Amino acid sequence: MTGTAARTRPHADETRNRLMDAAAAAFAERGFHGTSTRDIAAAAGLSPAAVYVHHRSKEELLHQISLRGHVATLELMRHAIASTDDPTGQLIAVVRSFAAYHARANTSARVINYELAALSEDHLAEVLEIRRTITAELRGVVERGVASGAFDTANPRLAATALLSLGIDVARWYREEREWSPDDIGTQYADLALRMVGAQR
Amino acid sequence: MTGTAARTRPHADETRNRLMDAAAAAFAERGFHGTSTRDIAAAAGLSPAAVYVHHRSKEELLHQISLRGHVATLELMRHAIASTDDPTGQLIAVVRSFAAYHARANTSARVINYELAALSEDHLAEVLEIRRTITAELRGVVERGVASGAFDTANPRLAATALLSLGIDVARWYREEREWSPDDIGTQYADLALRMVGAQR
DNA sequence: CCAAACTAAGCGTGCGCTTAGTTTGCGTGC
DNA sequence: GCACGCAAACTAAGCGCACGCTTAGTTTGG
Repeated sequence: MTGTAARTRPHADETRNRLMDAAAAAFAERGFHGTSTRDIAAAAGLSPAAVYVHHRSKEELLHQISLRGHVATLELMRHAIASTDDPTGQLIAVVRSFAAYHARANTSARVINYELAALSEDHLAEVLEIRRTITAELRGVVERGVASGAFDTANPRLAATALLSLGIDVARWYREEREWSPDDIGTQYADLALRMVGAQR
Repeated sequence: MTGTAARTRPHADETRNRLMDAAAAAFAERGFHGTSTRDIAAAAGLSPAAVYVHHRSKEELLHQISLRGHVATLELMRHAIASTDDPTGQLIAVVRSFAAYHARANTSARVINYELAALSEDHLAEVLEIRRTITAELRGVVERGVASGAFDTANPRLAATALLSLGIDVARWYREEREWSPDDIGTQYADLALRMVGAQR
């Protein structure tokens, strides 16, 4: 009796993940409604029916991708904030990792940010709750910076919205072969962020 | 002989536009592939077949919406730049009008920016050419500002990309009922833009 | 009167998903 | 160390439906 998790065969998890990766790539390229379950199965090297061995529905596949991505993003952000007590350092860490993540993981980030409308009502509500938390974390950094005098901005809420927006949109325009690496973007976006919030130097 | 344009009956143009508006609203909400031609016809108060009286295909409808929007955006940007010779003034005017436009016309702007993948190869190429021109116009403003000493930024190309990105993403997050009007966003985004490029005060 | 505007009906196709199986490979008894 | 039982992994076939679009007409209005 080693618990239920030990029951699944090794091969099943690998195939499950292969299907999720194939689905994420397809959703990123052609959108949820532009992708068929046959497309996903073929990309994973399986028959159309195999999708339903591992996942309840096409929407559930999207939900899993979306949920994983949102949880990872929130953890990334909290990890960055926890790295220091200084609001300026927190802003640098948050924007750097957030922007770099949206470049590096631009495929799944596009699904996460642009396919929300294809989620079921319940799944959307679940994901929106995480998004609100992500927004609140970033807002907190900006507001603490303003309160401590480290930042100077007339509208901290709008500044936080713009910072989040700037990071998310990286997933839309970033292409691997172009002039900047994810880390370049992270570093330079952190500089832009300091300017946007009026960080004292 | 007053030309071919005078041949169409008044009612036809109105219905044509009504179909385009219905299509733009539907594409913005559910995406191109998530919208059926029956949806579009019903939203315009017509039978499914009526779509094909006025438009060759669903893709052509998207192409018209996309083309109109891109041309309008380019004109908006050129008009803003032509309003003054001063790079700082040009940046303020461009960012203000670009951001406000993406808030005000967020429905069609979402279609324009997030449904590119659904265009045919030829239509996509046509639209991407306009997008390159829009990027070049904004880049020009930033580069002239740096050259004249009005702006101070280590990477003008990335700064221009970020400014464009910030404006476009307004269409994703903006909702009418929220705390800022399109003009509020335009004004405050212009301030952020000046900070981002290191405008001298 | 007659072309333009519009519709009822429906064609062929590809969709999400299910059913009814076959194949695979690990755990067990000997 | 090997045959075997049997659940898990996977597939071939196909169901019912909604899709984009067409055809063959009817209605409308200058």
